Amino acid sequence: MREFYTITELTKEFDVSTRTIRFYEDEGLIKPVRRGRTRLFRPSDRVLLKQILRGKRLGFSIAEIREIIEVYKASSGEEGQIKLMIERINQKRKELEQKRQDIDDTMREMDAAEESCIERLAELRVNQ
Amino acid sequence: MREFYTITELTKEFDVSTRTIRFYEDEGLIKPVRRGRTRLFRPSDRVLLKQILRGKRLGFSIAEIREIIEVYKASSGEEGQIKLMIERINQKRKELEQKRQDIDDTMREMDAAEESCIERLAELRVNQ
DNA sequence: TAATTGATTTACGTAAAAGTCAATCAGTTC
DNA sequence: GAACTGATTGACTTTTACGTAAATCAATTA
Repeated sequence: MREFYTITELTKEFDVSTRTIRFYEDEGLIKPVRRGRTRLFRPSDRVLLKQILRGKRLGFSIAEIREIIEVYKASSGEEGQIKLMIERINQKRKELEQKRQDIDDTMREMDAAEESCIERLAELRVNQ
Repeated sequence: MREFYTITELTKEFDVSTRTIRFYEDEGLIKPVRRGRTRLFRPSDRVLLKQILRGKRLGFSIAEIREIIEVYKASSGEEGQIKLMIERINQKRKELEQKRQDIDDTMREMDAAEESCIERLAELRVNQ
């Protein structure tokens, strides 16, 4: 595994702008190291970016993505903290299950739409 | 089935503001009928609203939701049109499959996060 | 009929998530 | 060493999806 990635390498790999990546850094989601002023992204930063973009595709806001990322890494602390974290994990799971249901419903409507398109095509051929 | 719903009935059922519903009308996504100036929403408008909100939960923009809704209802036109529509349906399916993959990945990370929380709890109990 | 309630219209405001632009800097290639 | 390339910083701008407030209207109730 490579030690570092430059910002442009990441913009190309994930098809985002440098502005976007720097925005995520400003938001505290990524913390690349520096050589002088230029940012050097470690593999862990790259993974984080991937997780952020995944969250974005699912329609989560930056604040929600921040929460999710915190959930990923937090398994330390005392009993109360841990139990609270498990609560939050279950909450996120519910949101994800809702999204999964929404996808299933939308998929079904797509199926119906395609079917009536195909029927319409058959009609057109008959009446030709 | 009821013939009409008022705007406030819908705001309560779906937990959105009147502003939001009127905004969707401005955007041409819903077209309630009128009695005088007041809007009357038919069951089909209600279904549309449900579809819009479903799209929103999945992170689709208004423009994308508009596309999806157009896909749902368009199965008329000539052969070229229909074939193009089937293309668009398949495109949307790909997007939905990506989202489904994103959900699965996130779920897996949630599972891992929960597991390490549970391990941590066990540790705490041993060291007590 | 005065007041209340619910809905509408119009217009300005706003938060989030970047886009865009200009100035600057650091390294290196001709 | 002049010019070019890539990256950075900071400030201002834009788009999307509504929020909010004020004025208006219509129907109902006191």
